[in-house]
Amino acid sequence: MNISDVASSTGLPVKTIRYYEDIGLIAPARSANGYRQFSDSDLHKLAFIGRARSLGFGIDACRDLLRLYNDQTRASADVKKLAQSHLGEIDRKIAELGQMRATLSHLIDACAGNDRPDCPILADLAADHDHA
Amino acid sequence: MNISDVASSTGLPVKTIRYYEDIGLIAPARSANGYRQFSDSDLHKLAFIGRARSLGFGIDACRDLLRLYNDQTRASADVKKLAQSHLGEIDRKIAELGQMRATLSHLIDACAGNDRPDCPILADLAADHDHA
DNA sequence: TCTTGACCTTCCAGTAACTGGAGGCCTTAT
DNA sequence: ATAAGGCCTCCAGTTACTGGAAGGTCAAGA
Repeated sequence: MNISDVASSTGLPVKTIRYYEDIGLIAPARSANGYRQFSDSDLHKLAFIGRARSLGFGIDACRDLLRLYNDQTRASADVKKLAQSHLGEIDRKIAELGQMRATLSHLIDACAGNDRPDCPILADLAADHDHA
Repeated sequence: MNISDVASSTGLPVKTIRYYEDIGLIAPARSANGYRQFSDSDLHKLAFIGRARSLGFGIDACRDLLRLYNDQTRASADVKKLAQSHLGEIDRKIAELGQMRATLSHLIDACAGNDRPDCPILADLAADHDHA
């Protein structure tokens, strides 16, 4: 299987697949002409990584997840711990974005959005929010 | 005012302030010894940028906001448009994270988290999620 | 006066995870 | 034979900083 076939069947861009090889996530064979030859196992690995990435796991976490997946003696507790830690990160980000959203949408509501210059959004940015 | 004073009064790291000068957001004067000398106007600008950044605006948006702030003939509509576009981005991110959160927390709930190897989280990652 | 420590400076490299593009083989069809 | 399209590698750029090295400056104390 050539790289573009793998790309279309995993949904990952060709460039990304090459990148994953670069950083050692996969190690596809090469045929005589230098083209990468992907096995079913490579394909499966890439799909696994793609799914993990789509859940927001970082590359290092993907590495850990792959390792756990291939380790028949793993404890599900280890996987769960990893996932919980990631969930915590997600919750932190959601909270931060939610805070931004609240403030911003408040300011937007207060802004007339006409051709006059006075604007509560700029006023807020310019106001003293005291870091001292 | 030297850089560390500005840092403590804006809450921005010294490194970040230097970086903001590098990319042309500010242009503090220099004294004879080469030290940056920050005016009240520099300070105010940095506080403005810091606040905008804390609301999630990117550097380029900060540039635009500063420009609008300094333009007495601005229309508040332009500011509002910028803010709304940013709010849209935030909403997109929140939605994406919320989706991740839902899937992930579902999988975590289903995982025993004991010393046995079977794990619904890994099973999901390995399952066919079909991109073809 | 000397020294010590806290400032300040610049420049270089690294972070996360790709993405775009240049330059150049390889293959397949016409 | 040639043209299109797929493949290759390598380099640079993205975002917004952050860490560290090497070295100049300044104020206070012995």
